[in-house]
Formats: sequence, structure tokens, C-alpha cells
Amino acid sequence: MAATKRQAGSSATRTEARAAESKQSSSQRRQALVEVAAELFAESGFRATTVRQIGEAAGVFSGSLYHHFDSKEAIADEILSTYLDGIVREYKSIVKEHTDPGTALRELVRAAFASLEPHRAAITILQNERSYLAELPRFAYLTKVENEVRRIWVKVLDTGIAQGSFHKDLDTKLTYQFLRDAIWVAVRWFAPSGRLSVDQLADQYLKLVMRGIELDSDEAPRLW
Amino acid sequence: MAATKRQAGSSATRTEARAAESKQSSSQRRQALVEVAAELFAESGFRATTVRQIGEAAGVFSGSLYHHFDSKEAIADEILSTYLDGIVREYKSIVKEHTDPGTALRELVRAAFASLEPHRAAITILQNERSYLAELPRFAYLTKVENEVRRIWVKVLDTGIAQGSFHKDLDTKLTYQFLRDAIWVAVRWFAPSGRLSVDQLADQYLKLVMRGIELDSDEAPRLW
Amino acid sequence: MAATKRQAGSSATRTEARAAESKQSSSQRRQALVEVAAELFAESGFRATTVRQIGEAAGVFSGSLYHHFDSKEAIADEILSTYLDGIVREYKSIVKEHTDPGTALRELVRAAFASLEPHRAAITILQNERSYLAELPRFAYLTKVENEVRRIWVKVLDTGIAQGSFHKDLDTKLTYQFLRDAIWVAVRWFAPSGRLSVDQLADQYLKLVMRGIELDSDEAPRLW
Amino acid sequence: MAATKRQAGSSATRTEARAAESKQSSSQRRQALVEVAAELFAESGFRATTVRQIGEAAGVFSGSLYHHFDSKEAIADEILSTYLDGIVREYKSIVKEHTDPGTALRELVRAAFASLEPHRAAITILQNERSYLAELPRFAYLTKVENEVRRIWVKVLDTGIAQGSFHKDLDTKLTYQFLRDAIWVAVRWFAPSGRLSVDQLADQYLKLVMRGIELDSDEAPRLW
DNA sequence: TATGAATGAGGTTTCATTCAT
DNA sequence: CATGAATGAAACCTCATTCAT
Repeated sequence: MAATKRQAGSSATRTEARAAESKQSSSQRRQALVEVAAELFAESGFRATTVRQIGEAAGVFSGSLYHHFDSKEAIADEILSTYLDGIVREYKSIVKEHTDPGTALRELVRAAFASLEPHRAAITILQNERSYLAELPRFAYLTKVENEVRRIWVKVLDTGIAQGSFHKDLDTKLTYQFLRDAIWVAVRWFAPSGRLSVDQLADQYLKLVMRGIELDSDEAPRLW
Repeated sequence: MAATKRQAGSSATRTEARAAESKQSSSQRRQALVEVAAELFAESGFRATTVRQIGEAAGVFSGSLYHHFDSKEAIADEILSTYLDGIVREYKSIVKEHTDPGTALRELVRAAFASLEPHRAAITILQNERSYLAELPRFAYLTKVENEVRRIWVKVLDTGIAQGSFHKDLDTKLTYQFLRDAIWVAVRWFAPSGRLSVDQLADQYLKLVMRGIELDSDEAPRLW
Repeated sequence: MAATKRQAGSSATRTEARAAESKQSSSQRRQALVEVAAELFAESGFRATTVRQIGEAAGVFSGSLYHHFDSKEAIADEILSTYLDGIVREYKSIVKEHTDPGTALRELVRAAFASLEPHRAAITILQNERSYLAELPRFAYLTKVENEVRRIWVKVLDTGIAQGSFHKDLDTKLTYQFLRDAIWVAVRWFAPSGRLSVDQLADQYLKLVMRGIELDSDEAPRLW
Repeated sequence: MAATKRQAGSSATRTEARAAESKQSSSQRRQALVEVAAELFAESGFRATTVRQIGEAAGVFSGSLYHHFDSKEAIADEILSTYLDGIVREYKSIVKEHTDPGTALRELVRAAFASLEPHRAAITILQNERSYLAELPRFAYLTKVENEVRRIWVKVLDTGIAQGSFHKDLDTKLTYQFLRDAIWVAVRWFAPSGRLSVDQLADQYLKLVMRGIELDSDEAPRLW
């Protein structure tokens, strides 16, 4: 990368590097900065990441970030809203398409796992900094969207119980929390380059929990 | 309480109050400070809590904390090691006492849930600040203890499979992670004064996951 | 106006708009920028106004200002020197035309009030930022011109005393300061659209001070 | 002063200096810092003075100021409210004591002039930064107090007209503005060590304006 | 032991200015 | 000429820690 060539204090080198990079458009640059920041947020969290670190990782001075973003929070905002917009849309499309609660739930779980890797930063921030951010007016929407997501999942669970395909002794709100938390928290240790692919991860997880949810959920139907 | 006597700005009154309080031994004072800090850490996290906040909450000036602790990290250290020492001892005692894997796993889960409330701060720190702290030499033991705990849980799962009482298609390491994460992460929203007691919470959770682990795990044995 | 055509974020549209506007000559453009800046300086002061604000108000990017001006100070320079050149010329013409000190003084006061509105920015800057600017070599002329102005006013006052038409116990330098300050400072609250026109304002002021300056200054001549 | 002994980077020297200074109590130190800041504010204005400058002038690091004050604004707040509290009390006592409008007005003017030197910073801030500060919630009281002061002065002027001792063609609100502005603005150039004492200044000013206010205000009574 | 003033590094943000395109 | 990304210094402020009293 250009950044690695750069020597601190050498503005000549710096300028050359800039020239080499600057083929990209404004929105591309902005997007690149968001991605750099996201990586750092995913690694260390939002508050623990400094704008100077973001700048260094992006090969610019921290002040330059403010040409593209109003504040550090604005970067987080972009990361979070991109994630939440997408995931809500996806969840909605899943429950629209799959009327069977068991299938719908499996697809929701798979979608949630699939979002881990591309949205590592957003999920990390939501887990660690949620209570801090939710107090800020700028992030008031977080609570709203979370409620929306919860309603979608809980409705699937409720429907499953009503139809007689899910265990009726489940506390559906609680079950949703357990499901979501266990998936999301995996963002901390899940590395797609590791032992397991995200699909394998989702399958293992579904094995673990679906037998506790569905009345008759073994892959091989029971014969008794 | 002494605190009510205190008039803002009157350091004389402050000193008297201190004197009245200081009937307690040094280790009692230390313990009280740890508890105050723990509450704040549980609420806001380790890095987000300032030593000044701890001092204020404890009724002393921030500088005074350094007579009892080397650093802010030392307080976290005390909180974490107390928790980890206790939970490891408890887990060991459980697996010693219960040779049946199903029972042992249920007890481990119940113990984990039971630790949420008394060790809210430790668990919060482990979740949010673990990666930051684990890099510090002082907290090198974190990884060791975590490995120890994992071995205990995984051994129970492995034994269950070997004995034929647990599903043999479970990835035991992964299953441990899912189990632990879903329990721990509940520290964020579980309030014992709320809708559910910790026992009810554990029961709901066991219902959800044990059917996915045990081959025949309904509380009421199936009669067909 | 071109501004209404512009869509935020569309640089293409922006460029077209620029083209449409650029029928004006370079000096016209420069003059327009000065006026935009002046309005902002008058409202918020010189230092508190950023070049970005100027650019936005003028419909260009801040960097573009530097094609017309060396620096932000250069804009202030233009505003100040335009004002000072004009006012000095006017004062000189007044004292040339009116040999009677009373009439001359009245005209000076009226001219000073009349300058408030068209030169709000210059007067605001001179009041709030004078000491900061006067240290810069570029603004060394400020002190010179101010001395020149003072000499003009004081000479009128001295002449009035020498001729026996002004109170002889006046400290003329001090009186000048009082007169000038009270007029200039009105720039902060005087709004020509308000209760009073600039002429009415000047008249009220003359009523207040001329009786303290002239020996016999009532509008209706005294008969004793 | 201790500060002059200090060499940058020499913490030994620094510590000695601190020791020599530290005979003072907390509130004394606070007061000393306010005075240091006030001097700088008076010289350069509130915004143009940096906390580093205040720190340097006080012989501490800028961060140390925040041990005593919440913010730079808090320092200005202290300066302003001290001034305003005092001047309002003084004005009230004057109008209470002097029922004759002429005498009362003279005393108000004298009090205003007398406040110039001890409250140079407050008056400078009020003149240059008023519109900026008044928008901040913390300084909402500024407008209130200013209104109170205006009412006091205007009432004296109104009473004088009603009693027939002041010219009835005065716009009293406007006259108040002229009076106050001309006095306050003198803070910029008045140096008590200069040619004139504050009393002489007030006298000259009274000579200038009182003849325009009172119907019969010559020192030597007219005989017609 | 407690105080509380001070440190000093580092946090986010602002802004006049430069310059390749 | 205009753009707009970048600079880099400097702004205000925070905070764990130290230390003389």
C-alpha cells in the first residue's frame, strides 16, 4: 500500500503517495475511509479507537477526516445505519417469503450469521457501545430499529407456537434475546478464515437451538 | 450516613466524616472501594469509568484511591480475579460432584446464570474490555483461566457424547462458546428485579438448548 | 438566481451555475465576494467568521477565495481601506466646506452616522479586532488613518473654542473620543429598519451632545 | 515571579516554584487564576485568549485549569457575574439614595466610570463577545441583567423629564444607550495611569452630556 | 491515609491555507 | 478560475497518575 511507503515527516513521499491514490472519486474516498474506520472499530471498539488512528490507517492526518465527516460519531452513524437498513430489509424479505415459521426462523438465523463478517464493525459497536450511543440524539433511531427487528423475530416465534409447530412453553421474547445474543456475540471470535465457514457455524447453531424450539425438528424424522 | 452530614466545600466537615467512617479496617475500606468501582464498571464499562467517578461515588478524592490500589487496572484485576477464582472453583466442584453429563451441564449453566448478578462488573469487563486487557502482562492470566474453564465445559460435553447421551453431531468447542456467550451476554439486560428471576431465566435457557444437546432431554420423560 | 438551480451534491449542476454567473468581470466577482464577507464580518466579527462560511454564502468553495485574495486578512483589508479612504475624504470635504465649527461638527457627526449602515463590517472590525489587526504590518496604516481622522475632528473642536463658540473647558481630544465612540458603537444595535432612521438617530445624538459643546446651541435661539 | 524562574522541561525547577507559591488556599488560588484570565481577556478578548495562554500566565499547564473550572466559559462566567452582581447592587443603591434625577444620573455615570478599571475584563467581554455568549444557555442571565440595568437608568431619565428638570425631547431609551456605550467603550483606551484619572474622565463626560440632558445645568447658575 | 492541585500526554475538533486536477 | 481533498497547527478539554502537605 501507499501508506507503507510513507516516511513520517517526509512531505515529498507523502505527496507522491497522494498522487498515486487520488484516482478515486469523492464518494469512493469517503467509502474507503468508512471501511478503514470500521476495521478499527471492529478490532478495538468505537471509543477506544482514536481519530488519529483512523487517520494513520487511512494515510491522512486526523483533521482531514473532518472534510468528509462531521465527527467521529458520524462515521459510526454511517456504519450503523448501513448495517441496520440492510438487515431490516433482509429480515422483512425473509418473513415475507417464508410463511412456515420453522423455515423463516432458520433463514433469519442464517441471515444473522451471514451479516457477521461484512458488518463486523457495526455489530461490535452495537454490542459494546450501544448504551453510550443510544443516549445521543443522533442515535435515537437505534432503539427504534431494534424494536422493529425484535418484533419481526418474535412474531415468527409466536406464529410457530400458534400453529403448533414450536414448543408452547417458550418465552418468545426471551428466546429472541438468547438467539440474537448468541449469534451476535460470535462476532468476537468468528473468523471466516478459521476452522469453520459461516454456513457451518450457522448449521451448528441451528442444530443446537432448533431442537429446543421445534416440536419435531430432527433432520431425520423420528419414527415413533 | 456520614455522607449526609457533609457540606459541600467544607473540608473540615469532610475530615470529620472520614474519621467517623474510618472505624473500618484497611481491608474493609479496600473492599468497599472495589464494590463501588464494580458497580460503575458494570454500568458503564471499565474504560468509560473514570477514577474521579469512582472517588466521588465512594466519597473520597480520586487521588486517595491510589493509597489502596496501584492503578485503575489493579481494581479491575481484583474484580476479575475474585470472579474467576470463584467460578473456576465452583465449576470444578460441580463436575466433581455430578458424574452424569446432563446433570453436570445443567448445573454448570445454572451456576453461570447465578454468577451474573453478583459478578456483573467482572462479566461486563470480560465482555467489553477483554481484548484490551489481555494484552497487558498483568492480565495474562485471563487467557489461562478462560482455557481452564473451557476445558471443564468441553469435557462434560465430550463425555456426554461418548456416553451416548448427547447428540454426537455437536461441535463441542463451538457449543461451549454458544452456551457461554448467550449466558454471559444476558448480563446486559438481565435485571433480577424484573420480570424473571435468575432461576426462571436459567430454566428457559435450559429448555431452549438442552433439547438440542441431549438425545432425550425433556424434563418429563417421554412415554411413547 | 443561479443559486436556486443548484442541487446539493451535484457538482455538475454546480459547474453550470458557475458558468452562468461568470458573465461578470473579475473585479465584479471580487467585489461581490467582498460584500458577502462584509456582511458576515458585520454579523459575527472577523475572527469568528470562517472562510468556509464566506465561501458558502458566496456559493463557492473556500479554496476558491484564494484566487481572488491572498488571505482572509486581505478581505478585511479591502473592507477597511475602502471605508477609511471614503470617510477621510468625506471628513476633509466637510471641514473644507464648512468654516463654522458648529456646523462642521454637526456635519461630521451626521456623516459618521450615515456611514454606519453602508460600512457596518468595517466599523465592527475596527471596534472588535482593531488591537489584533493593528499589530500586523499589513494593517500598520490603521493607526495612521485614525490619527488623521482624530486631527480633523480635534481641529474643529479647537477652532470652536478659539472662536468662543464652544465651551472652553472641554478636553478636545477626550471629547472627540467620546463622540466617536458613542457613534461607532451604535453599529451594534442600530438597525435602519427599526424604530429610527439614521437621521433621527443623528438628531437625537446631536441634541444630547451639542448642548454640552456649544455655548449657545438650542435650536430655538435664546433671546436674553 | 515564580514563573520567570521556570525553565521549560525542568520539572525540578517547576516543583520548587510550586512549593514557593503554594502557601495560598484553594479559593485564593482560584481567585488568582480568575485574575490572570481576566487580564488576558481584557487585553485580547475572550475567544482570542487561549487556555494555554492563561495557563502560561498563571504558571501551570492548561489542563490544570480544569481542576478549578469546568471550562473556559466558566471563568468568563465568574468574571461577568461578579461584575454584574456588583454593578446592579451599586446602581440600585444609588437610585435609592438619590431621589433627585440629576444627582442620581451623575452618580450612575460616576459609578459606571469607576467600574471601568476594576472590571476591565468583564466590560471588554460584554462588548466584544456578548452576542456570541448570550446564545449559550449558561449566559442566558446576561440579557436579564442588562434589561434590569436599562430599566434603572431609563427610569431616572423618565423621572427627570416628568419632574421638568430634564429636556422633554429626549428619547430616554436611546439616551441611555448613548450614555452607556460611550462610557463602556472607554474601557478600550482608558488607562488610569495616563493623563487623566477616572474622576477627571467622568467629569469631562458629565460636562459633555449633562448640558444636553438637564434644562439648567451650568455650574454657574443662569440668572434669567 | 486523605487531600487536592498539578502534570502531561493524548483526546476530538476547527480552520486558514495549499495545490493537483 | 474553481474544485475539494489535504495539511498541520492549534484550539478546548479529559484523565490516570503523582506528590507535597
